[in-house]
Amino acid sequence: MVKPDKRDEIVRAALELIAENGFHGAPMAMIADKAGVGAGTIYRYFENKDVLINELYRELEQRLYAVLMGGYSPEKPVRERFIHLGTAILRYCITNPLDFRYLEQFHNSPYGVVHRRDKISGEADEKDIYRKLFEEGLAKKVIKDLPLVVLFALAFGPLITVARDHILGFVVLDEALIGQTIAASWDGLKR
Amino acid sequence: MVKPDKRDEIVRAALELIAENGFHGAPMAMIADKAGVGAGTIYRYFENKDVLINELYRELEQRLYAVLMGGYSPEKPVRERFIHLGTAILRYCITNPLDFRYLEQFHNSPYGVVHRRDKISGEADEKDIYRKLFEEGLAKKVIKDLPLVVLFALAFGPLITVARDHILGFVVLDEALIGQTIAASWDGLKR
DNA sequence: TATTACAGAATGAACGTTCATTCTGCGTAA
DNA sequence: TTACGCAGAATGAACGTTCATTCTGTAATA
Repeated sequence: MVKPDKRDEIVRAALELIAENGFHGAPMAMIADKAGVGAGTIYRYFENKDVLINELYRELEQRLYAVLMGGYSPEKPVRERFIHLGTAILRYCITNPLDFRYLEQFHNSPYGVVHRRDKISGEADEKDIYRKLFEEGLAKKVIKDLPLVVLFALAFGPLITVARDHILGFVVLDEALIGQTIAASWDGLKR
Repeated sequence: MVKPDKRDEIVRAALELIAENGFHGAPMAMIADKAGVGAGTIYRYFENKDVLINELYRELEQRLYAVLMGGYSPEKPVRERFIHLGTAILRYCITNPLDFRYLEQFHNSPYGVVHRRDKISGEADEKDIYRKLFEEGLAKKVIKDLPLVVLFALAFGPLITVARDHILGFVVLDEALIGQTIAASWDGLKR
């Protein structure tokens, strides 16, 4: 009954507008316009704006996870796996700038803080490959003996920053530079 | 006639509300309330909300700069100066969480992007100690031969991330951990 | 008295959401 | 085959709220 392509159009429009203008620069009326539907139609698919925002986040998270797992081999050395994941994540961010910008908006907002708190306090599920990788690195004494949260900061801090700078046009990340950046962030991590 | 302490109260209230709730969680009426002045009074001191936001940013930037320069000795080795600046910045962020949160809000908003673009395209002024430090490190071949923007990402990415996590309560940064974190981010930077 | 500072009410624009109505396509009856 | 009836999808004007900003009257100052 419900045509899924309308839902898709709404999600796509929301992604584009929110990524470019932030949550408050993307009124429902504008999202509806860009999606080519009436304002009320959105509410047939999403209970309210919050639900739309959270559902879109979950879709992006899944897409990113799928990309990360492509060609990932759990039996390889920790360093090699880190390089693989870092490269994948950085490449994904710069070839999908809208996704990246959306994820950033989300993380830098009350939505993201709540989401993160839930995640940290919970058990490591199957999808938490970074956490598992770092724990293994700690056990094998190949990375520094620091709290997980600090290791995350050392690993992701530079990647996120550099991805943002690329998208904003402050630097051009080619394959060589991507490799050097990830190698450098590994230097910060390794024991 | 114009009492400066009213201006100060407005600025203080704005800092607190914006740091805690974001720009959109800090209506002018609420700022006025918290400052103990009438809503209209704010407009005697600031032309509009944008001006208030930008002026507050500049004040914080200056305070931070003053802190960074305390005990800074340009003749010491690059590594030592980096550690000094990193420690100062991290300590400042976690002892002034409101300032830090405000600066983050600002940077992750259109205000920040504009500000940054202006800064990067401009000449390095006296206040750009990080830029000067990295350029010297490059010349002396003690840090990796990467674009300045990437070096910034390697240095600040982890610090900002870890400061945020501390303030949100995801980790407790004591002096030892601060030192280890900065040493680790230097490992990412050094050649 | 004249001028300035101020508080808070007033204003209008913008927003998320609702809802009475219209549209669409399919099942049924003739 | 055509005409009709109907369920539910879609619509967008309208509503109530919230916000930044302006206006107005009053108190303080000179």
